Amino acid sequence: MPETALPGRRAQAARNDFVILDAARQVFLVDPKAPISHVAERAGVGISALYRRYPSKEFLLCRLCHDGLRTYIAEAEAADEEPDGWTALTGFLRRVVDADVHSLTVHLAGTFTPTDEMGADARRANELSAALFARARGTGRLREDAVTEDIGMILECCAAIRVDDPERTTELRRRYLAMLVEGLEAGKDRELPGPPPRPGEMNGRWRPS
Amino acid sequence: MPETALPGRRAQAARNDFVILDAARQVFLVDPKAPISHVAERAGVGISALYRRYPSKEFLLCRLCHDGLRTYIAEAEAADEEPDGWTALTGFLRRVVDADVHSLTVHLAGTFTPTDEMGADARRANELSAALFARARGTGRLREDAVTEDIGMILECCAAIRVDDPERTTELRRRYLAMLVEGLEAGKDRELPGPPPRPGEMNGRWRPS
DNA sequence: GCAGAGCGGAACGATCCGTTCCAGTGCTAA
DNA sequence: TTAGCACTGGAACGGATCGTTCCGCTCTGC
Repeated sequence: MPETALPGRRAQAARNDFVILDAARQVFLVDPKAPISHVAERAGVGISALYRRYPSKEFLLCRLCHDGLRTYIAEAEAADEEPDGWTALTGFLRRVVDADVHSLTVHLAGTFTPTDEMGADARRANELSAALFARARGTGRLREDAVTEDIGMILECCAAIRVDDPERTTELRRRYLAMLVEGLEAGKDRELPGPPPRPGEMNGRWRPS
Repeated sequence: MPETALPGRRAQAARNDFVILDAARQVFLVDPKAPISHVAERAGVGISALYRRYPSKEFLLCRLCHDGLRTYIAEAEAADEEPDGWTALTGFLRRVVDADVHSLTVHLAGTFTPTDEMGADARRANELSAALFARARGTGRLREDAVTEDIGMILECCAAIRVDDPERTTELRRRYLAMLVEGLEAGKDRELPGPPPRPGEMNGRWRPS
């Protein structure tokens, strides 16, 4: 390992713990079906180092996905502190988009069988989203025909934006999130076309693939 | 073949011409990396019927992609007839989204080496988009900080929406297209965050993968 | 100096997928 | 009627990919 000042195998191991998880996140964000060897390469690590930590690819994917879900929840809880309901919602959206959490939780789903804990967390995430949405509605700044499920769809739209440079990706996503949020805001009296998304409509992925 | 009233092998072949192309479009729209056997199954046809028409998977993909590009151009030309520049642009966007052309042209790119004719058509598509955008700008209904490249990005966002039912997919896409278009419209004096997309920025895919 | 934790990466076996091949089927023309 | 042929379904093949295992090595802590 061409690393700096390794005070021991333990330290290397501890570093790898982080490096591997981080590499996995980056790799699977770009391509959810990437081979596990790409993760090892990106981490600058052998495959053994990976299998020493996770018994299988599925476990790694599950871990990643669950982590993403937890960040989502954390951001939603943080948004609850924000006094204004509208900025709570829009700030939440922006932070979730910035954290690139949507791809991790949604696009990785179906590639493994979720644990019970994940199911519970997913439910909690939904509740928090709904609460956030309800608060925003209370401010009157939300258009009448918007629904809670729009949150997931908007995140989906933003996640679709991706260019090679990660920073640029974030910038561009913010741009289109801003457009979408303007469309979410009350103002013009036009109605959105078609029936709004229904609760489980985007969740076809959660069945075993 | 369990088909109705086949007046000959010729007729079956002619029917298959269409059926195969249609199946291919449906299959590759959902999963650009789908195996060719899925196309045959979806078409209710053997693999031979496929290889009789296209010398390889790459040719089929290329054909599909080019077809998509041509519809894009056709819609852009049709939009030119529309007298009002703003409805020309928004109508164009809606029809392209409805036709589900974006995934075909963009997400399939990179899976084959493009022909010269495709390159020319791609350039023409860009010119038409730019013209359409310029006309919309002329009406003053477009926000100041919008750029031509927003068109592609917006289409990308919409293409990300996909549920099992195709009709529902169209409905939902129209919903978020409507939101995005509201964000594209002049009105509130807020500026969009970050630098706008640059011309070739989203085209990393067009290099051989 | 030794036991073993941790590692890199080759090797293995399973699966997948593009393509080829061949036997069968029903027109069509003589 | 029948020979020839255009067309087909799907089995078979060969190469590639990828998850996982395994082995030999290094370095640490004692």
